[in-house]
Amino acid sequence: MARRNQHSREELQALAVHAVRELVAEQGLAKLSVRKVAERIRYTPGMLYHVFANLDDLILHANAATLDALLAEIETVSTGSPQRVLHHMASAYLALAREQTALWQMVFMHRMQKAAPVPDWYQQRTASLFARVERQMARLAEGQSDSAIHLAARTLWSSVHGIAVLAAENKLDVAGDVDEQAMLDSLLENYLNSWAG
Amino acid sequence: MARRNQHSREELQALAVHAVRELVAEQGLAKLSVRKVAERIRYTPGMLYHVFANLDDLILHANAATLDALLAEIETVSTGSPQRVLHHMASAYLALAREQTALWQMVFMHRMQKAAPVPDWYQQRTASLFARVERQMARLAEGQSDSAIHLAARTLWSSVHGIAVLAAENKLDVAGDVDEQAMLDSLLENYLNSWAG
DNA sequence: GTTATTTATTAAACACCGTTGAATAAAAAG
DNA sequence: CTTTTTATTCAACGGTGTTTAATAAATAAC
Repeated sequence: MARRNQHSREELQALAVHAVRELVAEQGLAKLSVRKVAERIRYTPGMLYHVFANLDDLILHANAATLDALLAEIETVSTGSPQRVLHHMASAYLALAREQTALWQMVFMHRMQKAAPVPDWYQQRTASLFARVERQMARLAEGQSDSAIHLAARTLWSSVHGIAVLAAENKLDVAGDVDEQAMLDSLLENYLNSWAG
Repeated sequence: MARRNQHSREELQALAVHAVRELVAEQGLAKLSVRKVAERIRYTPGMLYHVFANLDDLILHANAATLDALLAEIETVSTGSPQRVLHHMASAYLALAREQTALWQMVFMHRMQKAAPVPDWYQQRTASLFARVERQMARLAEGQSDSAIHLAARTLWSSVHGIAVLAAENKLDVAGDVDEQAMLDSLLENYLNSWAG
């Protein structure tokens, strides 16, 4: 059996990305494999290498879809005080980590094998997320230098990320005696208040 | 060849743990394998399964050694203002992430495969690290409730962790246009000042 | 001091993995 | 109708973690 030609390159790509996200949501990143993806879309593993460079490339495409969903959610609130907008962004980030833990881990914790540079179409998405943080920090700043704003934005978002990491891990283990949302509130309240003066 | 009996169970354990830490420091966690560890200590892979339950168990033992080094470094400063002690702890945490990136990642980012509960002898070490943070936060608090102290300690340390994550990843990629130490300073300065009132 | 028993160690297998290249068969082109 | 292109598969390679039975050396028994 060869050359069925029932799916275009783009359809196949979308099919595979969808299968990856399903499999990871169902069984976790650790159990993902090229062979399972191929089986689910009813093709052979070799086929996937005509559409993607390798497994990491496929994962990168799947991650782009997750990032797009996050960015879309973040864009729903862009009015109001900087504190309010930042709080909404951070909450969306945390919600993803808590509710879609496996997909979140694939985006933010999976390390690529090959030292290939992250492609532009991917880097633009992460840059876009970060630019939004910086924009709100700039609104909050009172005559602070660009580099000070850059530093504060990066500090704040790394901290939010740290809280999300904890939330994702507690979701995998059983624990859960911490309220990550309260931690977010504490971080934003105290850090922003002090920084904005 | 069988039964050479030249190493006791404990010696073999130490030998393997040492080999794991060497291999990871040299080649990174991704390239670690049971077979490579066995080769380095001049035994067969099967032997390791008489001394450890599986690879994750071996990694857990190697991580304990890394945590012990971190705890020892952290204990060198316990006098002075809470700010000063916390700053030293956070800097030691960050320094490990920057200077021993692969070993740090194995401790804080490697996810275990089997859902086996983390053993007591390991959990005690992480709890010990965290108890020290809480102790300093308590010194800083002015009549705040235990739960408020608990929350603030967890918030602060998650944030420090987030900065360390960033530092570790920037070390692997080439970038490095952020000064993580400055981020730490910013976090501690602003968060603690606001929280302590 | 020889024999029997225990056990540390190995060798070999199993079932998986990502990836590659040659073979194949169907579609498209001539 | 024949030739060329190409989508797809098949089979292999070298790797992985892990388990099991065989082996040979150390120990125990007599």
